[in-house]
Amino acid sequence: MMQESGTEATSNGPANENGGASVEGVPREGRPKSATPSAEVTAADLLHLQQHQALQMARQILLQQQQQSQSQQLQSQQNTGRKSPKANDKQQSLQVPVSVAMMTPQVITPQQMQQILQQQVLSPQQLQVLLQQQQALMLQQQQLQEFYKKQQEQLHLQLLQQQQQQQQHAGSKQSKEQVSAQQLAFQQQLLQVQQVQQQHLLNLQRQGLLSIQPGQPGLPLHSLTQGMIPTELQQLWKEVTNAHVKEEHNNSSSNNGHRGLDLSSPAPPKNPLLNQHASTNGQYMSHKREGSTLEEPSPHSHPLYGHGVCKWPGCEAVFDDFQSFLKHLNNEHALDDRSTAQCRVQMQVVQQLELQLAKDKERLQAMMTHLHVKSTEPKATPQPLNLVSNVTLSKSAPEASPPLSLPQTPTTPTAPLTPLSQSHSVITATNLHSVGPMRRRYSEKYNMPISPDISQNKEFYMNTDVRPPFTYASLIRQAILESPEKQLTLNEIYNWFTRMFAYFRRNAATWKNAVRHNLSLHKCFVRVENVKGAVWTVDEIEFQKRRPQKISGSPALVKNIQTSLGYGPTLSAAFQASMAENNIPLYTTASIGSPTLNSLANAIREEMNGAMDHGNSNGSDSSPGRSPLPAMHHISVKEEPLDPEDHDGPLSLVTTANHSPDFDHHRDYDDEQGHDDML
DNA sequence: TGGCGTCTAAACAAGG
DNA sequence: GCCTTGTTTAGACGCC
Repeated sequence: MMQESGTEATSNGPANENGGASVEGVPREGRPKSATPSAEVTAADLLHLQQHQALQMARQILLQQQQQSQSQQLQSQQNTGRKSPKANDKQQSLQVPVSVAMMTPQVITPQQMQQILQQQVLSPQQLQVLLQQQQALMLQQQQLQEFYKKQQEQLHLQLLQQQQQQQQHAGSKQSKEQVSAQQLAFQQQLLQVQQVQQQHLLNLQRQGLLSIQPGQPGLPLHSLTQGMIPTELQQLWKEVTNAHVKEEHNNSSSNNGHRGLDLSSPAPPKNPLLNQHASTNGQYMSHKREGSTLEEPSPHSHPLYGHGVCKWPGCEAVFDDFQSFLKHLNNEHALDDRSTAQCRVQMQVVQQLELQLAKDKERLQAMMTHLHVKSTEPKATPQPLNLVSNVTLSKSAPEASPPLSLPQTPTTPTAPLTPLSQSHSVITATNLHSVGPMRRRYSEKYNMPISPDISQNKEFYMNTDVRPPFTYASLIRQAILESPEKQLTLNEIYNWFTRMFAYFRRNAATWKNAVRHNLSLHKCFVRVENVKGAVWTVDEIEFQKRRPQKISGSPALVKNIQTSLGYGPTLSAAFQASMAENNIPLYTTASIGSPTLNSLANAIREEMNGAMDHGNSNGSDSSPGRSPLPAMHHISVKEEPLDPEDHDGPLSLVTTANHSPDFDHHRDYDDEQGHDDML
């Protein structure tokens, strides 16, 4: 009703500050005190490990290729004496990016990404990390494409040079030899390119990317857009060799076959002269053999050979020794029609995967963009890490309908985005229990400590217009407990709300009224006349009294609560299962604050120890009367509401003396007094 | 179905 | 008079 001009101005101050930080807050500030660092590390380690391994492998391969390339080019230059050193430098310089580019699809696959998204708790920070990796991937892919293009251009250039040489030295026997040697070098280069491509494919295959076997239909050739580049290179190679063989060996079936198989290369020879410079001698067959033997990078290992099995797509031939495999490789998987076709299919597969990856990256980008931009689209409101999908502060009032969108798509928290969004299974682990705006307030019903959640999702709540899944009472209590003196004025409480939650930066009249209403309504909030005026404190006992102390319902629900607590990644599965089986309540309260993993586990363990006696006894129903608190005899004395007037100072620590060995959450609460810095 | 807890909206009063 | 703070009531909703 009343405008919050005064309080709004003050409350918006910190809100604006945070709003400014919201742009970069999420990626910049991690969750150092999160209860799920292990999950983050796992996800990051997985990616980094893959990248590192792939990088090492690619480096080795490229190192070999570079050495080979250098020696070949040196030989070529010695033979021709005309090769442009500039082109040579270019060639060598281009080797570097390809080493990165080759491994690009290995860094992270769409499957891996989805898996990560499904299995890991993805915080905005994690998403940001993934996004950055994806962006790096895109860069690397661009480098790969550029490399292919440059290679192609270079090959064309060399072809032109060869042609010129042919024209200049036509009829000359000496020149013919030079041209032959030059073409030999050129073919070797082509083979190198092919080798790079094949290594690329093989690496992809090793990474499990290529599950589609060659010959598998469904991959339209025209879909090979980017793949046209390597295919064109192959076409180029075949043009050269085919023309050459046509001239020298008119009945070379393999070359004719190549030509016939070049269906996937819609691009005709870029240079019509390609068909005219075929004046090589009969070295094609030998180079063809070289082309096949190029797949023998090491006498001890081979990318296509593993566990005695030929890993050529669709082959799986078994060999007793490596030499047999090499023979088989040279004979069965030489550069013939079938191998070319298989390789081409593999290229298509790779291209499809790359396209898929690009799409997924685009989705991820959109997700990240959406997450970092203050949501004005309620349906696209994301969910925070470990956030119980059920909105606590969901309101039935139409005015607040936008934020209500949070629970409306529990299974698609980041609504706009497709399958990947659904893979936030961790986030949505609890979603099965909530569809639509519901009023479950886990923080209330299950004593879910809001501190860990807020701590973990601090940036999220600060930057995203999402209703926190906590009751006003819980939030008020949290705000008060976070204060150094455990007391806040109403305006300070307002400020805390606006500072900590983007959601409370609007509709101030509504939620402020609710805050005031809660402060007045709940006995747990004690108004104290202070020197500075009236401050509000928390009567923790009253706060605990007004809520059931156990979790009722199925273990699945318990698990959901655990997930919402953010302990899932921290606790072992057995531990969680044990808790679930025992219906252990997780009313760890805010005492955990910003715990380390150990302290967190210990706290929960203590909770278990303290709650075991209660948890099993009343596993099915929850009634306030059966709250563990009644066991705290001395607390019952505290039943009488405190008269604020009887206190000269804050009353926030009324409960400090009320320790019960049976209820560690109270002890934890007291412990919390010492580490309220979590937020 | 009723009790309970919660949220929202509103009215009202007191004080600055 | 305006605004903030605080209290109270009523209605609605969800859960048990």
